[in-house]
Amino acid sequence: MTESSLNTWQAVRDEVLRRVQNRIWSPGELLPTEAELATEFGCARTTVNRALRALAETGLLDRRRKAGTRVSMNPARRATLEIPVIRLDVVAKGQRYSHSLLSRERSRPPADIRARMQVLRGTSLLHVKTLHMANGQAYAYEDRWISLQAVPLAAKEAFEDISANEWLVKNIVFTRGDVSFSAKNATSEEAEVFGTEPGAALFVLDRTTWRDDIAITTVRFCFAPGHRMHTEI
Amino acid sequence: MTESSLNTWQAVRDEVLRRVQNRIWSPGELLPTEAELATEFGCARTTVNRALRALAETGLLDRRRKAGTRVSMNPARRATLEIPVIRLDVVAKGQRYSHSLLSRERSRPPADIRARMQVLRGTSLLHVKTLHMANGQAYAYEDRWISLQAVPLAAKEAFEDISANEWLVKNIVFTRGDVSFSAKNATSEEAEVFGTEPGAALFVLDRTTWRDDIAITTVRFCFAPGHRMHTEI
DNA sequence: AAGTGGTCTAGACCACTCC
DNA sequence: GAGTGGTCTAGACCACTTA
Repeated sequence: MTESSLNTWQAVRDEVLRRVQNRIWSPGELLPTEAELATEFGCARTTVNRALRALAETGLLDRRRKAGTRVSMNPARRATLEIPVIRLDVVAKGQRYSHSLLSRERSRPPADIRARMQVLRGTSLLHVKTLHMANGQAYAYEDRWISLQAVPLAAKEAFEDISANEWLVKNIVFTRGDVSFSAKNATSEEAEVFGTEPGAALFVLDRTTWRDDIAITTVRFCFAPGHRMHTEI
Repeated sequence: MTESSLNTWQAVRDEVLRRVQNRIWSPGELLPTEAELATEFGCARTTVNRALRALAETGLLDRRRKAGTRVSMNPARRATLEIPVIRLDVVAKGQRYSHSLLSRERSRPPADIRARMQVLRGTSLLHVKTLHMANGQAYAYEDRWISLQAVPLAAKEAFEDISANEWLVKNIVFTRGDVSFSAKNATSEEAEVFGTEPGAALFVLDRTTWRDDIAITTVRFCFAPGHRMHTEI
């Protein structure tokens, strides 16, 4: 019985992962307690805790006080997704980024935007449309509404040198946001921008950000046909 | 000078978050060291470490040894995305789940699938098509290729009582996976399934999973028109 | 060379939850 | 009530990176 000592939390994590992958511990099965594992691995309980916590965060393990640690029945893993800053996205692909302001005006938003941002009927918002380009090709079409109540400074900003997207990232802090992804057929306006046929399938990102229950901005990005968002698990 | 003591790592995290949101610490700015913060907050350095680590994981802070901790210049936050198990997705919405096997056959995959799974020309794979339904309505269309070399047991499984999706989740462990999201226009086959017009924009999830560099399966889910994937940040 | 975060340890107490 | 994970502490050493 050689007790090879696992001194780092990463080593403990990898060993536990190996046992789960090799069905030494099967889905639904109860693992030994942290204290027992610490004894087996020859390390402090804190180290085991750190390792098991990391695995629980990825969805591989379920942990509850008193109930103990089990292998998740449905190891549907979680993936972390970077919410993109368009310019950085483009630059990361080694392409040249540029953008152009298509329109900028104060107006009253349609009902769906009002509902999403929870603003009163009759309130006017700043409406900004921007085209983002990679190597001169249309990359994403941004349609944004900004609350002037939440962001009075936006009224003075032209959004020509710096896009509304980046200006807000740099100048405004938000406390929470909703993000959703979907697909839609290109309108004729969008089709023209992307040089495609109306009806082409576009990948869409909608995001609304809040500061303490005050909506700051809501934005829709339509990406060029064929756009893919990638991640690993 | 009352030194209100922050005893928990969550309290420290919230206080640091507050200072970043209130521009007490601005993007790019260097924070005090862990030791200094521990003194100020009246807690152990370990506690500060835990708090700052959590904030760094969300992308709000950048930390490097010797260089110290800075507020991220681009606090483009990370969102964790649950990779869906279709049945659980449907059930979570309070709808009745069912599925039907559309086809199941061994055949040689087209070139793009071969490339994606890195299998040799001439290899035959198991090709399974499944329709997932919510309250009897088409919810997602699954087109899957399974490596019989990696998963010999799949050859004996009919995938009628249990969908290929769930059978694989329960029976196979994978060590890594690629996931990508995109949009595509419905083919006539897909349009018929969803009761829509050909060309309708569909939200698509492609996933390939691996066990130690052996491809297990690659799958494409096309979701019904209007489908949204949602997350918070 | 030196400063910073990364981590381990041993012990302790607490919070939650199951029985 | 009792067992389990959650967390805090104080101290220590180490790894990495920048000045």
